[in-house]
Amino acid sequence: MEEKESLYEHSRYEQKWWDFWTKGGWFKAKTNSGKKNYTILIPPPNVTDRLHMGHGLNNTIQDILIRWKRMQGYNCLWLPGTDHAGIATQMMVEKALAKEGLSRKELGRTKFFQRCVEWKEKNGGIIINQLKKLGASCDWDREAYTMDEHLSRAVRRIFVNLFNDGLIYRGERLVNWDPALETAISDDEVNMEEVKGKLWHIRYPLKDEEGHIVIATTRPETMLGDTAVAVNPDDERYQQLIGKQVVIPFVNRVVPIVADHHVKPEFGTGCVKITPAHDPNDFEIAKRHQLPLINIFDEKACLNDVSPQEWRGLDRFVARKKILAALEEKSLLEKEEPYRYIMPFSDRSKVAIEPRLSKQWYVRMKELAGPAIDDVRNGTIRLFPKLWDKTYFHWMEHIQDWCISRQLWWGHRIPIWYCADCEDVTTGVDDPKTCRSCGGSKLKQDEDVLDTWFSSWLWPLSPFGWPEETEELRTFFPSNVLVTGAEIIFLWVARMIMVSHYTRQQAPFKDVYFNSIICDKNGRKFSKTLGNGIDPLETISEYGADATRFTCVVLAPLGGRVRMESSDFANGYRFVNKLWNASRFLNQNLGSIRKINDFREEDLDLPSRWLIHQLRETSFKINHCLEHYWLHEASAALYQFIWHAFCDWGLETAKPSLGKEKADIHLIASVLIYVFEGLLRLAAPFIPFVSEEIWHSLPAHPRWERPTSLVIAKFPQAEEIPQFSEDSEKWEQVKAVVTGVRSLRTQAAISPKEELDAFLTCDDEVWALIHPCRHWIKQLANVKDLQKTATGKTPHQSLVTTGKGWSLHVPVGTLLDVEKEKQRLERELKRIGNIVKGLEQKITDKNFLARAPQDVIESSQGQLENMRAQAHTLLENIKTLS
RNA sequence: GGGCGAUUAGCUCAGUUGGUUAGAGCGCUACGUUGACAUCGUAGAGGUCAGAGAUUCGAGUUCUCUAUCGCCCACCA
Repeated sequence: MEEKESLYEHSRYEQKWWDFWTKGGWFKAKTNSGKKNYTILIPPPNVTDRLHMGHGLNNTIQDILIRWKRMQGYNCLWLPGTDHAGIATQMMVEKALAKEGLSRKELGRTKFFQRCVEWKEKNGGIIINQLKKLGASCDWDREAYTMDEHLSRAVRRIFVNLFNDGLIYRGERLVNWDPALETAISDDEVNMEEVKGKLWHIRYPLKDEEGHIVIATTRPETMLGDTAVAVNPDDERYQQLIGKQVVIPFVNRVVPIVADHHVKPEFGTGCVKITPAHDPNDFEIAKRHQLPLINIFDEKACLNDVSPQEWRGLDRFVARKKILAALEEKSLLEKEEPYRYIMPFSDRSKVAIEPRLSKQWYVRMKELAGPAIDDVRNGTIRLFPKLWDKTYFHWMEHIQDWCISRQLWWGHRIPIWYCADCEDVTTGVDDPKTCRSCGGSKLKQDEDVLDTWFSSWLWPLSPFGWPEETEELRTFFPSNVLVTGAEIIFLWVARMIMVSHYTRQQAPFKDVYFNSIICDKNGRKFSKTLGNGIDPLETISEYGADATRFTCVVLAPLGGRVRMESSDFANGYRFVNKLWNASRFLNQNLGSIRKINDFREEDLDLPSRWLIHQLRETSFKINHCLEHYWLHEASAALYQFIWHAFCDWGLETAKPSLGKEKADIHLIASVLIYVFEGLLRLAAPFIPFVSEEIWHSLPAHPRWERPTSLVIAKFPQAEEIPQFSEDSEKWEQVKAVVTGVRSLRTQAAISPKEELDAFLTCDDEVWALIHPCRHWIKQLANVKDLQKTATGKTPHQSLVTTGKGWSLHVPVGTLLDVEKEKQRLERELKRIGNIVKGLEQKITDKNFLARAPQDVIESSQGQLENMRAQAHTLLENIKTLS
């Protein structure tokens, strides 16, 4: 047998087992398996993405769930794929072009698109291979891409369907314009951030009379597009001005003073400049007062020819400075004051959004929202954690139409053709040749592309061949669980639900699990600019994929916010290493046993029964936790069992039976191998590489069927594992004796090497339990012998500890510091005394006796007896000391 | 402005239908290494569960209020 190092070297094993799994084809899902299906769709990362810790956690969770279900015998599909990521990819390619001294516009649309395709071929989807390093057990043969031919066709199909149903329309309104990317973006891609700005008070001269009106604004440059000044109709200060006119400086436009309730008299000067083309509020006011709209910016948010000659082409922020200076010069700037306010920024380019009037395509969402709301309300779809329900409902009930057109070149082109001969537009899954109204053939396709989410929302459908009614669709739709970040609940999750209902009258998944957001030590989100992220590829290479996975899951409870630092990963590594060394121990001691025989349950000793029972309990707990998506609890149970049950007690109690030619070695081997195989199976979804490596070095046990790989071994179910509740309790008693002696050693500063005498005071029943276990107690607590002694005949000058129905004396002779020991016992007596007092109060309370359930009363009584006995013993011992 | 959440050991956090003496990991202290593991073992110290009130036989857990801190949504120049 190969002698393995005491350190687990992940780099030696991870590739080996990945290849083994891939070759075995165990991650492949079948359409006619005859088994129950379990499906997860990966939230497709952008082709531009590199694996970060958020992906790490998200995909580890999915992998644990899918591996767990696979081991339970389900036909599992974890569908991988990537998203073409319109804006992100276009930005990437433009950056690359810039290095060559080229621009998108110089290159032209067709060539630029081609460059994007090439970029994707060459650099895209790196993350896919990174996911494999993490151990992601996707069905990699099914990898999908939102720009694949049939997925693109699905995008066309859904557009046409919605259009024909009147759910897509073209509208002209103010949109969130990103001047850096020169495109409209949806409300959901806008971040509101507080900025430190200024509030400028500007004088607008009145027409036809002396004087001026003072308006307050944060954006003086937009005055060039002002078409009114508004005051509150109830504001007494300005009554006489309503209906009069002012002259906008620089452009000398004469505009009216209107009255509108939107204006808050207490804010600023109580007068607002109205720039309908560049402010959503002003836009609304303009509609109410039939004011004209004047656009003063081009697509880059630079001043257009509305402005005076010398300012044309200036960036909006440069223009602001110029205009302020000019106002100052004309004595029209009354004052400026510091002011904090909320401003919209583009999520992608991070530049300030410029509201812009433009024609865009929209999807009517209200019609789609209804069934999607019902799904969550009636539990067809369950959100984990549930607290997202309210947020979901609120958004869905106030849903706004979705602006789906983007002024980009990379993406699915909008399938709309304008007719040169008539007003109508034509759409089609295939490019139309003629206008649907007039039959004219002079058709021109819309220049814009669709929002990336307009293809992502089809993710539950399009990879399976929708709109064709394929076998895949029948098998894998709807999926079981969606694991994703809550930040895209509206961008993606809600929309998938809506479109699935629209197309198939069915929810796309049953459960939605929102994983935690990963932050740095200070609670800040990981970000490139801050450079505070932890690279999972680095932790994989340093600590291994298993340690990385395990650490993520242990740290991240459902849907919270997890603070992470690099050192956390060492903990996961220690755990993996612990398991590794346990396996080495078994190999070293049991390696010579060729065949493991089954054990007969009646032959098992107490610690064996306890250990098997622990395996049973742990299996139950892990299955139960996973059902509820409490992955961190499941991983904690696994950790607890492997480290503190199997290693600390299981192996330690087994040691005397091992190594030598003991008669019972075959029995104990059978128990250890049985339990170890069970725990490897429990561990497999969490730490698949190391468990697979260990598993192959483990001899077979008759109680476990051995398939070719651990990934398809049956996941332990509690019912299939022997149950020893009572014996397990008994062993806990024995453990308490051992722990008691050890504790005394520390408190009295007695070396573990010093062999001690031990006397137990207890009744015959307890003695009958403890006595047969004395050899373990001797070994684990290093005592010479364990003797029974009667109450009152306890040895002098001894340390004492108490348990349920027993007290244990350890004579230490002159080593005893009487005063110190007395103090310790008195402290302990006080503590126990308080508990006794509390329990006595409780147990004599009429209300308690009348209203508490019987089992609670009984357990309280039992507890009280126990505590009284302990108090009694302590008192006795204090007496002996004095 | 509205909604949601958090506040438990020095640190990071569990605590899932209210019920034994509130847990874990890390850190800290003491002791311990000639064959599983020092990336280890054994034990120890450390908490009035943010504060106030209410419901209850019983509250870390339910309710109300307060304080502090987060997050999401929202058109206030």
